[in-house]
Amino acid sequence: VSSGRADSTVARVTLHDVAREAGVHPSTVSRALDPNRQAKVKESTRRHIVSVAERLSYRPHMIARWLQSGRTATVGVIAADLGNTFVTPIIHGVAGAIEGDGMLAIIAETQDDHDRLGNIVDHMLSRRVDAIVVVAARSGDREILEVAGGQVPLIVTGRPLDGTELPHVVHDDCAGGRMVASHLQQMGHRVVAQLRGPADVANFPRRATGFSDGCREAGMVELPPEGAADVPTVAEGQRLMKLLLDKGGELPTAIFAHNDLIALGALAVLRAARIGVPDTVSIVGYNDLPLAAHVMPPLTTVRYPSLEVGRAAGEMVLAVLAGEHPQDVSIPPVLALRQSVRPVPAAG
Amino acid sequence: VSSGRADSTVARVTLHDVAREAGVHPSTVSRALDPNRQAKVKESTRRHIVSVAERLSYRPHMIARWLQSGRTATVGVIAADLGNTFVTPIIHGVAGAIEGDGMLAIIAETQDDHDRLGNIVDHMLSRRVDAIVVVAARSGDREILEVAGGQVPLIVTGRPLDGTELPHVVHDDCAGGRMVASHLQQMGHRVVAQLRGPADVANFPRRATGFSDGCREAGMVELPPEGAADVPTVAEGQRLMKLLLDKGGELPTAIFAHNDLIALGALAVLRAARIGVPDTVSIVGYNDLPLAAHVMPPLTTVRYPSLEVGRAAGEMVLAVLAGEHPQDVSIPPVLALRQSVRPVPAAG
DNA sequence: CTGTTAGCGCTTTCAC
DNA sequence: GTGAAAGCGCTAACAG
Repeated sequence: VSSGRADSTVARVTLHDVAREAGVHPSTVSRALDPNRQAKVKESTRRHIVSVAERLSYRPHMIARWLQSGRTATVGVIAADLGNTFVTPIIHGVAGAIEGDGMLAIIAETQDDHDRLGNIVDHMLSRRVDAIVVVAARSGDREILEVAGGQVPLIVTGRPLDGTELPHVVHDDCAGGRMVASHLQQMGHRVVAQLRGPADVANFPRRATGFSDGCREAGMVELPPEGAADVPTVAEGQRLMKLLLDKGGELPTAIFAHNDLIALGALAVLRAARIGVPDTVSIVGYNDLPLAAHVMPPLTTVRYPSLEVGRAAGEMVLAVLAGEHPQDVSIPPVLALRQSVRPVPAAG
Repeated sequence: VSSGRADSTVARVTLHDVAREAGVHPSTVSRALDPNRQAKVKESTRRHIVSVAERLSYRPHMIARWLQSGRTATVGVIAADLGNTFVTPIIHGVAGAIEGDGMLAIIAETQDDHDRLGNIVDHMLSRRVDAIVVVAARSGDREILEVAGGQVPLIVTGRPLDGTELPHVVHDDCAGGRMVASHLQQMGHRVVAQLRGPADVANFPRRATGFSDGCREAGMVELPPEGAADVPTVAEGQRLMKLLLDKGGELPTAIFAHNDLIALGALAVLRAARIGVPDTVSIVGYNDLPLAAHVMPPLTTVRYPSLEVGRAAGEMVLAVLAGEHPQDVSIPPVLALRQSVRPVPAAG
């Protein structure tokens, strides 16, 4: 006995052991135990083999199987940051979609580090994953991903990646922004503003564009932007809201914050300034974080359909593996109506 | 050309290709490329081989390597539910701790379903994971896990599992409850109550016990419990808080909610009843969800150190794999002081 | 229907 | 130092 791991080094039962014990040839056992080929074995011998296998508590050695078949029933999921609230449900969705086909997800984090991404992709290719799902890529990652995408099906999700043919499953941020604009118009708002998220995360500019387009079409006045958040956090939301307040001039009757954290920051600043929400100013967020329903006032926000995005990505993996060429998927937003927006009486 | 996957079926470069191209024997290439054995190869041939390998962009075939070595550099992480806020940071921690050793985590969800747990464990053993980390087990899972733990190092984390020798990495919920009691006592509270989480999740009874013990030792009066939440949610928190209010009688000056969601429910009920928090009643939560700092009033709560728990579990995996027999780890709680507790003037 | 014979791509003795 | 051979446990042709 060598190390502390000794007790887990019990000699494993192999196909040969089962074959010997059952008095048949190994390949017969192999056939009997494979759902796709057990029809080719006489029912009686099959049952005998199965019972022997069970008695010896035989477990197939996937690794050996993979070496032969080339497939690993494994999907590599590469996420920028597992701590990010919207990433987890995507993974959840992917895992759920592929497990029906007996596949498992292996997960790794880049921490938004370009070099780490390269290493992880290499590692996953070495492990011969059957496909890769990339959850939140940055534009600088494009080349690495395209090379990897040549080796193995690779699906981009969570954040759009411009200038590539790689298959995408994303959320339609543009439609989300538009939807907010149209809701505010219906509630009678005329003068509005945006609190923008960082421009280098592709989702935010799209929300901005969708919203601006929606405003223009609805004939609303959009106040010029006060820059954008460096990172999408409560603190940056506070900074942006203060900027808007300090500028003086006309105050919008409604504000579109590019995500819920920014909205929370704005809420805090407005509360401190004794400006009522939604009585004086209405606010709409984005993401529908779990907390959105529980702040005061409960936040009207656009639901980011992470779970559906993940599920669609998982299904796309299955489709590509089945030899299909699926089209890009864009999951539409849904507005979660709560109490941070109120109707404005027609102007007089 | 056959299917849509045709382009990903480019013939892979093998060790033999590199050997042929470099004019040496495959085993020499194998040695030259293995950090542990490259000393046994003449420096000049080694460099030559490396350059050829790079030129052909050779990638080692891990699967084949594993078949030989028996190790897969893979840790299986089994979580009850990825959607659960406290699970993700644990996984995050595990993944971070093991990746330094070149290992990757493969992740699967049981959805708190006992049968699924069995399947997943089987699947992971078949994949020959080097170790398993179970994130939130239920007491009924004990047997399955002990059997699995006989095959491969298995570490229990997130929730304690009673009656087993399996190595644990958990959070000290008992100390957490005690810490809340002691804080309330220092703030001058004398009459307190608990809003309990479900008893079948081992964490909650421990919080309850710790708190009760703390109260007794501090000479505080703890009101008898009004049952417990069926599930730890906002809605159940509301139900429990209403029960406490409707009972009439003496109102506690401080309440310990077994988690932040329950606390939120209580907060909502108290607000509706126009009972000021913290002016009339103080509240303490548990978990320190991201939202805790942003509700009104910002919630004083016990931080559940998920990330540290995960990291410790990952390190324990490494230790066990290195042949050590590490001791169970218990990560202590930290109180996040905010504004939902206020000092009570000495009784008159 | 079942047995035989080759490997999958790599590491690992053992010779030279 | 390097080459030769023998597998790791399994699946996949091909015979019978």
